[in-house]
Amino acid sequence: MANADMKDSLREKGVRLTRQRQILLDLIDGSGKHLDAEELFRLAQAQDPKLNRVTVYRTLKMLKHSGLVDELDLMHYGGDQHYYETRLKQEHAHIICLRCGKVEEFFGEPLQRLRKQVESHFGFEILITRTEIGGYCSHCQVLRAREMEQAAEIAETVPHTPPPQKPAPARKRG
Amino acid sequence: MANADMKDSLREKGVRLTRQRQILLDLIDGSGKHLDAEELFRLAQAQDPKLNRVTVYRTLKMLKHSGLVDELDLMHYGGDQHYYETRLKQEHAHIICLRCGKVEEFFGEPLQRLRKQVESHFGFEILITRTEIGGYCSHCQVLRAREMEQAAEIAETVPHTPPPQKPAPARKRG
DNA sequence: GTTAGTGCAAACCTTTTGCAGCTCT
DNA sequence: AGAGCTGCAAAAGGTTTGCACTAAC
Repeated sequence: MANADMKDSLREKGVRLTRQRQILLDLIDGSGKHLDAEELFRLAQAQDPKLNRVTVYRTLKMLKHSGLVDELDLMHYGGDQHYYETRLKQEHAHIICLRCGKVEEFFGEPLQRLRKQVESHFGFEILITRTEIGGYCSHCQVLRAREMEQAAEIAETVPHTPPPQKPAPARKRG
Repeated sequence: MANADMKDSLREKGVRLTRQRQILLDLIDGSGKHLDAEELFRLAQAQDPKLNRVTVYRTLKMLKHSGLVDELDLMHYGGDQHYYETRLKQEHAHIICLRCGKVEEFFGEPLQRLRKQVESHFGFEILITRTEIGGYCSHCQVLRAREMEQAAEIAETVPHTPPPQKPAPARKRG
């Protein structure tokens, strides 16, 4: 189990490994995707219905400050909440499709290069980095082109019709 | 006046250049720093006391969707709000000192390199990029070292004293 | 004159806090 | 046993929305 590292690290710091934290750690580490607090809460509650949302937030904050998880925004595609991932992987950029929401990860030398240059250039001690890139994935580029064509056709036929809205992202607020 | 570009761009899109928007555009473009909605609102209100906070948010959203401004988080150093800057400058990374809050900008080839690699690697069409780096600036590295020494001394003299808190960042919420 | 944009109030979502009680170590 | 952690309720911060009115084009 990969998050044994996390648990050891926490124990060393004298942080108590409560039942709730074990559940949350397992979920953060185990789920293949980037979870936000609410989703993490829902998943955790499935295992322990009494587990409170506040505990999720407190645990995430603690993990963030311990340097065990990174906080992402994913270009706010899904709303203003934050997403979390363990720091086990090598540094990487997140590539977010603003049409379908798919997230890719990019590991490549420009990132290390950037890091080194910033360190030497400013004498800066880097603790966290976050690189997020928003745009259209190859799949959605095609679909968008089609949408644009259709919009043009409609505009020819029925003048003064507003252009089609982009599909509403999965946010609860709007 | 640099934001003439912005104004032209908006006019072309058929966006109305209201008095409020002119004030906000001038501020976003003119102020040397990264403003958040609240600060922008305060500055704007100084020029027009009736200008409403909601208008600030609506204008920022409009500018963001028009691709005229970029939205930053600056690693949430100052809180969970967003910061804004015009897109006039070349693409750059933001380097945020997590101790003093100073923000540096880094323009360098790794950024273009990253962009190209992501485009070719994923066939991705990039619309926005955001690179933020958090850590300690050269100045604060020294200060932190001193703080750590002092903390160690205190720990020797008065055991079980908690280590000194990092100076509270300028957030209103906490 | 239209229609987009504004102000106001009220809502909304996400996150934090205070405090009493519980539970890891 | 006792500090650290949790749950609950309530609040806060930041942002959005509905609607009637106003002003840019």
